[in-house]
Amino acid sequence: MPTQTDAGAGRVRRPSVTDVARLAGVSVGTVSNVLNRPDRVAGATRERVLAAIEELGFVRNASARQLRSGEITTIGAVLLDIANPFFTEIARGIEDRLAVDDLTLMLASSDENPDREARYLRLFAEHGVRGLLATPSHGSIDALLAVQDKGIPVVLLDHVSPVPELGSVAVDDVTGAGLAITHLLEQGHRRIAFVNGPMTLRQCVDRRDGVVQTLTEHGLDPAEALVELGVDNLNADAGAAALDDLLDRPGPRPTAVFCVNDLTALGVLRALREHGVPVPEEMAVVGYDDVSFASMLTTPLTSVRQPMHTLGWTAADILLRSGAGEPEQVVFTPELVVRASSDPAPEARPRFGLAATRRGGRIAGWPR
Amino acid sequence: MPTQTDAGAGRVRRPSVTDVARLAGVSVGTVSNVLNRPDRVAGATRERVLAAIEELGFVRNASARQLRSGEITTIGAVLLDIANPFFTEIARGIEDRLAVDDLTLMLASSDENPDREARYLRLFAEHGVRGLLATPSHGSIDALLAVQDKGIPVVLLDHVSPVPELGSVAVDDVTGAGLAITHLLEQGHRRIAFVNGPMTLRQCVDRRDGVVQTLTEHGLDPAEALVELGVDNLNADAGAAALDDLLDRPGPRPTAVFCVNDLTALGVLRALREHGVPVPEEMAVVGYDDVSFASMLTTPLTSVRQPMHTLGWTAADILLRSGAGEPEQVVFTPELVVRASSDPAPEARPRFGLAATRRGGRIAGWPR
DNA sequence: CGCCGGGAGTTTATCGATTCAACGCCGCGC
DNA sequence: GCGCGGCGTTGAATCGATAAACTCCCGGCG
Repeated sequence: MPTQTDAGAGRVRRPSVTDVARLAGVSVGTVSNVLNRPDRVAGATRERVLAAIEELGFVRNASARQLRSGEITTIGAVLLDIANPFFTEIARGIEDRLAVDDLTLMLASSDENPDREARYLRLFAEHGVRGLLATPSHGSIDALLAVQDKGIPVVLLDHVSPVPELGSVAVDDVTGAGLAITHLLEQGHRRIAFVNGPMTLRQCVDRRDGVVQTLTEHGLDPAEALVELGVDNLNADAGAAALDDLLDRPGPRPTAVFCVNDLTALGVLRALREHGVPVPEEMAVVGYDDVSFASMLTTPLTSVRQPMHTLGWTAADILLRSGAGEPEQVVFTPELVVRASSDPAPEARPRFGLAATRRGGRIAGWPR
Repeated sequence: MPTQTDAGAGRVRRPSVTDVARLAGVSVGTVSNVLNRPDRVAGATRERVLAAIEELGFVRNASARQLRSGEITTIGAVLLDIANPFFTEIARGIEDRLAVDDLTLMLASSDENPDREARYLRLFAEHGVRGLLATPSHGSIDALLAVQDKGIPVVLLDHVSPVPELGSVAVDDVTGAGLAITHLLEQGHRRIAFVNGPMTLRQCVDRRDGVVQTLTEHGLDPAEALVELGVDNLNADAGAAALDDLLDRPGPRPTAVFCVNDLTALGVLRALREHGVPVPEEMAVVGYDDVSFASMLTTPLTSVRQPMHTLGWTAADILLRSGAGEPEQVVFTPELVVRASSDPAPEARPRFGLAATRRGGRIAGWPR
């Protein structure tokens, strides 16, 4: 039989240390000592207090605690989209790091909406979180700097900080796109389509840079070797539409498609299937992110894997160690995972690692 | 040029109402009035105070605020697995409902680990959250009842409450499984495989009940028409292994597979592909959850859709309206989405709705 | 015998915002 | 000329936990 609600007790107020002290026949100071410095209290007294706590169902009031002692156990994180597996994996990494120090994560999703992001920043600031992790949307760096000026350390997620005052953790998307293109060139492809998203997103800009740069390095003229296709949304339908567009075009057809993320690649695969184009024989496909289902498709998708869990873990770690005053800016190198969509006989080849750890100047005005 | 950190200001303490009051030349009471009851303050005074707030970069201290006034703006949610798209969608629904009332969501992931769950429950209780949403793991109902006894309303997510004291929101999995089986029977299948997970999970138990019940209703003997396959993990690899097992068995081969969730269905599809069994011609496949990628597979997957967003939204709504004292227990009916994996010529047919809204007894000991 | 030290526990100031009783002041009405 | 109502503001008490300062008591030592 389950614990039952006190029938009709009509409890209004949660018990406080005062109530516990009264019941145990000691002072509030002693109760506080039992909770925070148990060794300073005589055994018998401690037992009485613990019994009283148990009997009343006393729970510490985190607000009062925090107000008085300044000890804060909460970290805030504002992610672009909580429904995107990329960010969920990051959140997992953050959580795992925070659990080590018995801290809690307050998660929020801005949906790329600056108003929502600003609202969450305000709420987190009011709650006096110990630190803040954020995937900045366009132009919100100033707001984040303002938060840090108020004494709350901030670390950027999936975004290299443009200023030395902010810590950051990111993945080198230029290199990532380069890995994908190099792989396709090695497979013999000489004319490659690139399905890219809006250039207001940093990721799209960087990945395009990597594509163009790599082609040039291999002595190819991007104007000839590259067919660029733009989509507004980074989802599957947009990818399918882009591919329909590509197949309708006159001139020599590319033999490979590189997609800015896995969702668009999914749409491209679907469209190719509908058009009866075999993958990878007549058209190779490479995605980006390596989300969980990329390996589970009927044609497993070659993709550029980002160390999502590590990304979150590291961001939280930098934040927690930021008391030292040196904001770190870390950039990871992505790994190419070759699967059947680009190679009939794929072979696993991890190429993973820390590219660079750059230490910026110390954070001005940091409490010590 | 971005807002810069006050070079070397060495700020230690955040400004308080007292600081604002001093700068504006008024008392703290007036500052508080400006913040909370601006109409009671004369225009000129109000302007001076607002200017002082702006100049100091004053941010309200949520702890002090909450301590004194008891007003709480945070809701806690403990989900089974934050990396599972099913729960992420639920979180989105919760967030959307909370945004209406300007509340914040504190999200945590228990990973089916009772210790982790207990730890989060304690933390949330200490923070004095306004309410708690939780997907209970095995046997944690008592702990949740204890939390509610302490004055924090609780609503169960994806789980019908076994006691009338707790609100709950769930999906009727018996009916959901029934929809899937009925569909397969209508397609002419008379021998069906069922890939199910561990019976310690409520979902697995209920879905099996639905399968058996539906077969019986159609005059079939489950012992003959049903081939049961068990897996330990609800992921793709387990699904693939289960299918390999099935194809090795002697006797008449089933013509359809119903999977307890979409991930296992994904594995089944992959294994069928490897064995050269055409879908749906020689083997139809139906999944459960209708996660986002189910429709994007090269063979789109028929699946039982759960109203995930609505689930979260409704749970939050019940929680917020629970002040009235009547915990609601809502059960939604799932919808079958027919796609190519079970029907060569699928047709969209939404069948969606609220099955039942049952009102339990009033919550004992509720503050009024 | 008087003083010191230290263990055990109590008292009290404090954190920052809120709230409410009280107060000063002004103008209106009798 | 006096009182009264009410607006705008003030000052102090308050929320619950914490920690520093303090009291008390007892044993040991010079």
